[in-house]
Amino acid sequence: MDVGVEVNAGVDNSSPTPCTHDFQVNCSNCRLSAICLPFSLEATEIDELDRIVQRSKPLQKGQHLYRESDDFQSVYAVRAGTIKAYRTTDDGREQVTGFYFPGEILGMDGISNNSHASSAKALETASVCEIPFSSLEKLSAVMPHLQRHFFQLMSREITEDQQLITLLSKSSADERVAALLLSVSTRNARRQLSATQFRLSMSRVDIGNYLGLTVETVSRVFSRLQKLKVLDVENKEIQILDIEALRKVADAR
Amino acid sequence: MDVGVEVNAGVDNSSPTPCTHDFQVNCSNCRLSAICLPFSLEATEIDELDRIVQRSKPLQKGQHLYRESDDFQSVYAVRAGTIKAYRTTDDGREQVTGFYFPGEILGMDGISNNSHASSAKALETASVCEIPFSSLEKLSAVMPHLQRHFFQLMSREITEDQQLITLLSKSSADERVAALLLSVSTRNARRQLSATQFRLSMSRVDIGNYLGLTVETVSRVFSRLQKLKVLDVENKEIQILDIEALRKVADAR
DNA sequence: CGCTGAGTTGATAATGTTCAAATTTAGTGG
DNA sequence: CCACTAAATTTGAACATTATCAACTCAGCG
Repeated sequence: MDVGVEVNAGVDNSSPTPCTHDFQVNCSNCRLSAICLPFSLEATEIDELDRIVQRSKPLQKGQHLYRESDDFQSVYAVRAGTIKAYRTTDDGREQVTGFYFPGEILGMDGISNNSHASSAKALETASVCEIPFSSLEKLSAVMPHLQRHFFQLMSREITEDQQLITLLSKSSADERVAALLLSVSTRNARRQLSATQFRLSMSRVDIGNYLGLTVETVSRVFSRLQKLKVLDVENKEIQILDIEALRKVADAR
Repeated sequence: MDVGVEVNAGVDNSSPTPCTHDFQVNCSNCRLSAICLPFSLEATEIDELDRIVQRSKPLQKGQHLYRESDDFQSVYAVRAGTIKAYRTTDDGREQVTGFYFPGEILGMDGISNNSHASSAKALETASVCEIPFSSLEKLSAVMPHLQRHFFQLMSREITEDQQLITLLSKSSADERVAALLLSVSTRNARRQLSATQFRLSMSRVDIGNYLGLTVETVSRVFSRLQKLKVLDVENKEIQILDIEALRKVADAR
């Protein structure tokens, strides 16, 4: 019963999915459970977790899950599609703080102030599981595995932010783009998808706003890597032709 | 009974403190408790927390608290001095991920992998409280306030990393340096220290490695801000002459 | 089939890096 | 306390990378 899960993960997601309104999905039968919040929980625990998870209807492309400074109530697990988290700077520019794929959790930056520190918007039709934080807290207190795992998820968010910090601080445009592509590749593989061929759900502008580069620079890097036969780029469709070369580009110097 | 707390916070910390080995400090009488881990806990809860906290002898300047890939056992609260957290890139360069002042918690990036994702080193004589994570987890399960507060601390770490990401991605050298100075200023004020006059415990190289700039650029920014009468810079001793102007520099554009 | 927004490409400019050297500060041993 | 040395900081000049501005191309869509 994987209907509704990763509906948009394939190569062809140009048309909105029929949306079967299959909300029967639960954590036990979700094939993302191994990489999502239920990871490391036992069957009975998963059922308990399942009781607090809320599944709502899909988000349309461009729709917001929450906005900066909204009251914080829940964290979210992506079930299908891609969510972009971003902040808007004083002068109106956008800093993308992360792209979230199925099985990944977002919204944890809202805990500290009880208000979201970033906005979250669907880059394509997407569905998410909402996990009310107060329920999660209560459940964590009685489920050590869950508490541990959630601490780990937050910690991972920290280490990933630190990686991005390092990338922005020390790497050239080529290195940044290569690192992003490798990250997408790795995360695809975790979900049993191709590590070498995929469709980027984000625009070049989004990539630039994530990597601290202008669209033009991002575009030039793609062209360059294409010319070097490291990638085959056809609009958003990416094929990694030489992953070793891409790794070399990613940590040149 | 504040002996041993913030011993090095004053203007003159040129000679190592006598180190009275006063480890009698506990959370209840620590004047940092209002901004540190005990925040929001009740007296009896603070006593319980106190029982798991380990206080050891001070770190000398340059000494490591932990190193990247060390086994993760504990998080640490800074009691006195400054701790620099940093990662070393493949090519040997250093990315500073944070400076930690008294009352601040570090080491949370180690939770996700059970090994530290960064190294931590004392920038001056420093002392820390060690909080074994497994004890903290157990205590959190029975003290909702503590669990909540620790989630919030981790979340704050995330939002602060996101701010740094934005700074690195969107800001000029002047803006970055100004933002750092304002951050130091604010955090000093939180500890009842001067918001306008302080000694920077970190070197220009450290600042550069934090802000993604070379030493030369950092130095030039200091000179420029000095010439503009925004700062008075005398080596590590900084006086903010015009904090409004500094704020304008920090969010120019 | 033309329109619109996304993406690409080129030329020029700006910001910060790199390399080199001078200068100041901090530490060490007599 | 002073002389000496190493380390940190500052300053200058040339260079490199990426941003900016502008024009063009392409894909998708009514």
